[in-house]
Amino acid sequence: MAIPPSDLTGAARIRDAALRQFAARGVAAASIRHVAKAAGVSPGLVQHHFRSKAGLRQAVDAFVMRRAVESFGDLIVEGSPEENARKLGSRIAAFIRANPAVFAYIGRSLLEADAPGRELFDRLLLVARAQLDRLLAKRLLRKELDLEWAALHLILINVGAFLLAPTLERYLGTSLLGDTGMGRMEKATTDLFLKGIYRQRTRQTPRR
Amino acid sequence: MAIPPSDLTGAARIRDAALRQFAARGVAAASIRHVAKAAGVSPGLVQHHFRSKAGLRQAVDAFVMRRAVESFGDLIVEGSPEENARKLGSRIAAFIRANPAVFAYIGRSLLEADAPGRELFDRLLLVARAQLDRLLAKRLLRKELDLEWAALHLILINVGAFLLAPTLERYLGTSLLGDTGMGRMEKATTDLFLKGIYRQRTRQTPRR
DNA sequence: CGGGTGCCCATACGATCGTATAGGCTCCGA
DNA sequence: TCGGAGCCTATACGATCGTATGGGCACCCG
Repeated sequence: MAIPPSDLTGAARIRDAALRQFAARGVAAASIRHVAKAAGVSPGLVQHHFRSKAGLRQAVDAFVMRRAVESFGDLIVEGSPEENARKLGSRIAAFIRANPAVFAYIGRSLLEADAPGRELFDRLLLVARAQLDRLLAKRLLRKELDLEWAALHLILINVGAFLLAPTLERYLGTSLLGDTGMGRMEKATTDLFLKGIYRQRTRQTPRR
Repeated sequence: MAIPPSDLTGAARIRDAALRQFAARGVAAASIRHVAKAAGVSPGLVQHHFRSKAGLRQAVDAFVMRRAVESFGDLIVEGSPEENARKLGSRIAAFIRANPAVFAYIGRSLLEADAPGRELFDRLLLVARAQLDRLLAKRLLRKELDLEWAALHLILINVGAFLLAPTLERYLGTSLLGDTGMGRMEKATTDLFLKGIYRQRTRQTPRR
């Protein structure tokens, strides 16, 4: 990240530019010519390094996957539910802040349910499910919880928020990526998973 | 809905086909020729009725807005939190089931943060905020709840689920729109807003 | 010193996009 | 009856897409 773009190889500059263009416009709308111009190279060089647009996308997918795995491959669970929810939240928030384009691209890929998008989704799901399974083993989850949908909710809220970032920022009035914006989202999301949105009244079903 | 497509006027058939194509492929990727073929008319007729692609999109937007307003304009809140969450959930589920293409299009529009997408988002937000405000007036919400983010969570989960429907269905193994699939999603989402995902232990802060 | 290998650019081709234009067909009122 | 209005089709034009091809330049190894 501290490496200036001009120090990167042509292929790397193209890959980074493609990631940003794909994330911002969508894969279909981002042409090879756009990517080349953003990378400061000729369109022909894109073909030289990646053969075709599909090849370019494969390279971007591999890069994204690598980033995701190295960022979420070592999640550990211990401590109270509150603590865990907060930890998971800040972990995701930190990743988003460090790799905004990568994260936006993930959201786009999920939308287009083609092969690369499906693989990305499967990997995300693996991470979410592993996290939930660890929580389950520690008996920290509601026992009637729908585990599959809980994993989907995790993905939907976190991926969705960033997918709709431009729209959300207009509404919230602050940047989602800034310290205040990200902190607020993190707290709200953690609280949702922790307590829902409703007032806690006397337990409707007495504890057995 | 009971009206066969051949009974609709050409303009209406084109508008419906455009809605479906826009929702399925995205606005940019759905060409006028695709829409015309899906509607069973010539590409020229699309121009005749709607002048340009932007005009066609305006017509689709107006149609979607009309459907949304007439479906959610009259939400009322009364009863327990559980009852309200369930009611809101089934209301959204019913709308999705009755207008799957309309709902998918809403999700797409939110992604592309252009003018029509922003207006759609604003309207959705109005509905969500009104619902939350009514719950607030009845003192049914957690008092430290971040109201703005709660509205966003409502939109994110419900819109996002359907946006990613093809991917989700592959994971869940059942159709999202079917009775079982929709019922399960509705229950999981309602429970999330009601109780979060964690086990309810002794209240960390005794009730004042 | 000479030739090949890797990085890079310029140009061209066919397909598809949005849009403009002109021409038919049907039906209704003067 | 006949002429215009409304619905619909057919064709054409310029722009942009993905891709194929060939040439230029630097550097290294024999």
